[in-house]
Amino acid sequence: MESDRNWEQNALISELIQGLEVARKLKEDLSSASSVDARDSHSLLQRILSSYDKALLFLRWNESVSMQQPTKTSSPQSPLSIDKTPLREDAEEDHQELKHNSKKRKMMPKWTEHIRVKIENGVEGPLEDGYSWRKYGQKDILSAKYPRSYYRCTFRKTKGCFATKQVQRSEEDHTIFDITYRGSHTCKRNDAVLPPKSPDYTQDGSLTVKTDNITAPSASFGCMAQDNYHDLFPSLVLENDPFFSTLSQTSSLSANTPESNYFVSPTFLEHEFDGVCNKPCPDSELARLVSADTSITSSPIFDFNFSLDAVGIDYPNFPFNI
DNA sequence: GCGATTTGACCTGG
DNA sequence: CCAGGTCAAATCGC
Repeated sequence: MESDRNWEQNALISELIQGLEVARKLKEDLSSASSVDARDSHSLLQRILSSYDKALLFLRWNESVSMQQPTKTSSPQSPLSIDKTPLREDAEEDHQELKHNSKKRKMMPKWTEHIRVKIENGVEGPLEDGYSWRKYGQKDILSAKYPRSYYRCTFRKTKGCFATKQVQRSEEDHTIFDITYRGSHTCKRNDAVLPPKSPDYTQDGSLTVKTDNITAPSASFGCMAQDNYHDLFPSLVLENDPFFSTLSQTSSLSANTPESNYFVSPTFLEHEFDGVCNKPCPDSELARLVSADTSITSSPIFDFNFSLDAVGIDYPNFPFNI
């Protein structure tokens, strides 16, 4: 489907843009006379690598999918497409689809986030990322102390959104959750509830980003509200980005699962926001590492010995034809 | 009544 | 055969 390709391309582009933005920020930091915090630089580098990792994931995913498709004469069903067949056949098709699911699953872009939540009032905050997830399973994992929970997008059926995630509490530090995302959202995040505060919202509900030396909306795309984002890049959507989605976290989880009954503390939100928005991340006890899963692609090592100025990419005008 | 969660059963890949 | 992933009936909560 065309929209699938658009989505994949948009996701890819947004990751590349984010990487570029963060690289620029890093460059500014490095060239500024003020002392450069090594941790800041490290976190920026981490994010750059993460963005490019994810971009590569999307590219390789597209590659493998497109290599599979030409054999069929009838238009092949995209894993992201919405099934519009009548109910009875629905079940039939679902069953058929099930048989292919495992292979599709393998090809789905997949990345893992390690999220540390803060303990506050004896309650820990979690895992809301702005999307609406529905838990469909929980499993004790042999080598793991804590069970793994399986979530899929609430709009799987209504909007054909096949995003899923797995949530597992870290053994070493129970305040850390490993979240593995699979696939990405084809639904709109408008469906989710935006947090009331932090970061700043303007009256029309758009997001204002304050950074030290970059003014919105040219700050990292990870920080941009969807509205602003669309103003600049009407064709781009950042729905798939867990970084971005963190900004629109709702404040509670609903289930009785071991990792639920938690809430996002304001502190957590702020720190998360700082981390995303190129602000110097305070010596937070809150850290997030995002890494592309190496089961699909090996993590590339980039040589940053190039000048961004030399590259001279003006991204709004950058020819994004891939 | 409806949607979400729980949980045992089932399926699949290694 | 086993572990991980998913399904789906039962249950819960609003």
